[in-house]
Amino acid sequence: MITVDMRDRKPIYEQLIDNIRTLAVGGHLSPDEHLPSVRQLAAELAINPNTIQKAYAELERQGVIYSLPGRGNFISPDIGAIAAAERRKQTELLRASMQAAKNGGVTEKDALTLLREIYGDE
Amino acid sequence: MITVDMRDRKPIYEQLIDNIRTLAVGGHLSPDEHLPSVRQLAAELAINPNTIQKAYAELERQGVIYSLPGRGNFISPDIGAIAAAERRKQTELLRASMQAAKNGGVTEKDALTLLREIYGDE
DNA sequence: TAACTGTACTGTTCGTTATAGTACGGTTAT
DNA sequence: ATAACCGTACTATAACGAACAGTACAGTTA
Repeated sequence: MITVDMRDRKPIYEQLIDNIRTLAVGGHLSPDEHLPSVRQLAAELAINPNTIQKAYAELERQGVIYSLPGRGNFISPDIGAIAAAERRKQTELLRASMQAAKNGGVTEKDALTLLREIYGDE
Repeated sequence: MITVDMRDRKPIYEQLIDNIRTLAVGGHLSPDEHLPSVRQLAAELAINPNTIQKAYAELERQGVIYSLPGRGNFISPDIGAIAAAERRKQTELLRASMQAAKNGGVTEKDALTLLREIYGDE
């Protein structure tokens, strides 16, 4: 489900970009799946159509979706490359976060415990 | 050294807050150490004194520094509690980052490798 | 043809950040 | 005491990005 949080400091259009890309990479949105129209999604989320348009345009630039004028916006058929890019991006963010945590006094042991907690220990 | 990156999306006063708190918690600034005056630091970094003042005010609110009107701003003598708070904060940020990484397709194995890389394997 | 769709504009509002300038009282060394 | 610092508190303004409002036009489809 596509959602936005008005209280979040992150701009709405960026939330939409990350949200949809995460859904696409996670398989919750299938290749060639028809996304809500600009006006429909704007109505559902009670935000301006221009904001949706801005997010869709950036997602197309990133190759996550493609648009057929007059028809709509669709999830890109080749999710593989997108998933790889997402993985690289998240890896770099994680690296930065780990470095900050280390500088902030978080021990390797605690970080390891956290990692096990997130990934489960089955 | 206190620095500022004008190209960063993060506001200058927030950079200063994080920067100084990191230096304090990391022991690079000693308890009761005299910080640069508002006007002096503003001149050094070529930014407005009001921006420094805003950062100092927030740091005092957080208990990282204390101010003596007419004398200056000083690092708080009890860094212990501040370090603990910093550790908690960084732990939560790391947790969120790990969760995002997992959702983004980063494997536990890769995350573990990254962790070892950051903390060193001696 | 009517009702959708994406797209492209212009213009406006709003909040945050940062700046500029001024002012006042406390501290310190000369 | 007086000058030169210091923190602090204002007001006003400029700049920027985000979001909104409104309009318009061309492609698609039932």
